[in-house]
Formats: sequence, C-alpha cells, structure tokens
Amino acid sequence: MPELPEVETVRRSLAKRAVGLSIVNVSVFQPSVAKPGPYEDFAAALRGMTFCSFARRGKYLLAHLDGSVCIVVHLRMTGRWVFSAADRPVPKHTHVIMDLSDGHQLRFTDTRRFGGMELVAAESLSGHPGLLKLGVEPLGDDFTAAELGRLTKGKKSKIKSVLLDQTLVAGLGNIYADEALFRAGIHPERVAASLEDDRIVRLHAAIRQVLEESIANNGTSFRDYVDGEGQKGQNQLSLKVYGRSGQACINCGTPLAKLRVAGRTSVFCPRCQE
DNA sequence: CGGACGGCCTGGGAGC
DNA sequence: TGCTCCCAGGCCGTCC
Repeated sequence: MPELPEVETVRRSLAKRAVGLSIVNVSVFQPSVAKPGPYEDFAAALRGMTFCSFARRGKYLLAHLDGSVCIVVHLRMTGRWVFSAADRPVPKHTHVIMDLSDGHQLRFTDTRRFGGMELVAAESLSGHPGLLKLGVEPLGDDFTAAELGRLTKGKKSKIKSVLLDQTLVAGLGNIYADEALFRAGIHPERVAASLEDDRIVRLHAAIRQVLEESIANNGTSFRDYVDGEGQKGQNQLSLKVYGRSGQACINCGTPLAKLRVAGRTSVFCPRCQE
C-alpha cells in the first residue's frame, strides 16, 4: 500500500533514472487509467516531452515535463510505476508503457486498477481537485506539534480517523497511522480533542519518526509495493504493530489487538496504548 | 459536522 | 483439487 514513504521512494528512484529523458512513444492498454481521455490524445500530448523533475505531494507523484505539463500519478493500493529495460517481460496488468529516449521504458502497472495517471497543465496544477484539498506535509517545516494541536482541537472524531484524513495531514495511510499511534502510546479510538499536550508532542514526533525511518528503509513492501526500479523496500522488518495482530507487543508482551476503526483494520497494544 | 457503507478491482488465503 | 467467501484499504460519493 503506497503511502508517503513509498511514494517518496518511487520519486527518488525515478528522479535518478528518468530526468532528462524524453518520451518517444506512449502505449495505453487500459484507457481508464490514462486521463483525460481519449487515450490517443493522452499519448499524443506526451510524445516528445522531456522529464524535468519528479515531485511528491501527499501520496501523489508529480512528473513535470518541459515546464508546461505534469503527469499526476496516484498508486492507490497496487499501483507501480517502474523504470525498466525494454526487453524485460511486461508484467500482467501493465496499463501504460512510455518508451524513453535512452531505450528504457516507464511502465505503469496496477493489478486492481484503483490508481491512474492524469495529464494536467502546469498552470492548472494548483487547482487539481485531489491536490487542492490536501493538508499539511508531515515531513515539512509547517508540520509542528503546535500545528498538530490545532488540527486536533475540537475534533470529536477518533484520532485514527484524523490521521487518515488527507485534508488534514497528507500522506499517512493505515500502516503508518497504526505505527505512529503505537509509538506515541495512543489508542486508535481516542477522541482527537481529548489528547493532552504531551501526547500531541509525542504523536507529532512519532509521525515524523515512522515516516523518516521508512524512507530510510526504501518503504514497506507488505504486498505489492516496489520502488521506481522494481525493488522491494525493507521497512516491513521494522513494523511494530501493523500486520502483527495476536502477536506479542514488543514492549510488554501483551497480545496485540485488532479493531475496525474508520473502516480499516487497526492493530494496537491494549496495554501500551490508551 | 461525523460516521457508515458501497463502489471501484484482483489475488491470496482460509475453510469446506 | 476446486469451489466460495472474505480480506487487503485509498479515495470518492451518498446517505443518515
């Protein structure tokens, strides 16, 4: 499940490999993932353009071309965007292939087809409906403990819901929300407004810590995630609660509990988190 | 406002 | 072995 650290890892690998290369040809095999349609126009518009830079906002990947156009990519659950040798076998569920000027290819593959790419003019980027509503970048300077305090103030919803709300903090998903709450000792169902100042400070630090650690480990490859060169990450080895329901808490040995919060499975320690 | 739920999709695993 | 069912969870839309 690509969340902020995974998207950031893809961004870094693609920036390393694809910046400076231009698009020779675009093949679209699944029109619904290439917007706006018709896909022939999508392909034609990209032909001849050069990748200038790769940016990230929340879980969105932004590929800037020629300073005038941006490919807005969201990997959702199972999306992959991989720089590949052209003679490597094309994986099942590959929906878009871009042939690059050095003979390599950029391949967009997405088993479940929740993800996709959208061509947006640079001047319209700030008005993109997905990007427009995004909240603060959790690794940016604007995300302070005081800011987290403002975001939770008066919120009657559960803290897990707040952390997953992309319009408040952009980039956390189920894995890092659970991991951050565990490190901060906070129960996922705690009402956000009820958190004491010291808990907010701990949570703020925990969020940045779990994201930074995961980026350092090239992301979490629990199921489908790979980076921009098809490599798995290593952060799954550092997870303390996600996917460990029923196993012993690393702090106190209590079996980790599982609960459905905000429609998602939440794993936590019933003793360490309150 | 907040929460619950369905829809979008496929594959892997459990259970029979 | 093979069938059915459930689950994985990002985001949007709808409804209460």
